[in-house]
Amino acid sequence: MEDFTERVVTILKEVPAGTVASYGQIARLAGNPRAARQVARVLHSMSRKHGIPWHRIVSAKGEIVIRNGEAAFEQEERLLEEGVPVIAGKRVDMERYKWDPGNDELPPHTR
DNA sequence: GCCATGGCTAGTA
DNA sequence: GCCATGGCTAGTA
Repeated sequence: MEDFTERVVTILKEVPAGTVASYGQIARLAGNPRAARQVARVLHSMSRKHGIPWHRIVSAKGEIVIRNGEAAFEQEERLLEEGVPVIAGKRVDMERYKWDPGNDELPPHTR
């Protein structure tokens, strides 16, 4: 596994339950702001084997953008279980639930 | 070649 | 809705 991918995997694992992050946000944290699609690629192909919390990643707009309908539904379910509301079955309020790496401790739904 | 993006704009209401 | 974007897995030979 290459450097960049390694960092992406590490960062993905750090996204706390009860929050979400965007593809671009992970790419930026991993050092390449333009590599959002890489994050998608990593999630698609490596989530299973690496135990990545794939359901906590949404688009910059807060939308569930996964293509597969069944997986999209599973993502919604998992988010709901963690206390993250999914509006109209599609969108998370990023204002409130977006992961703030400097503020890991308290889950948004408790603030 | 693949991938689960993002950001900006034109065009509508 | 359009289009520029980039690192590289999984699976085969």
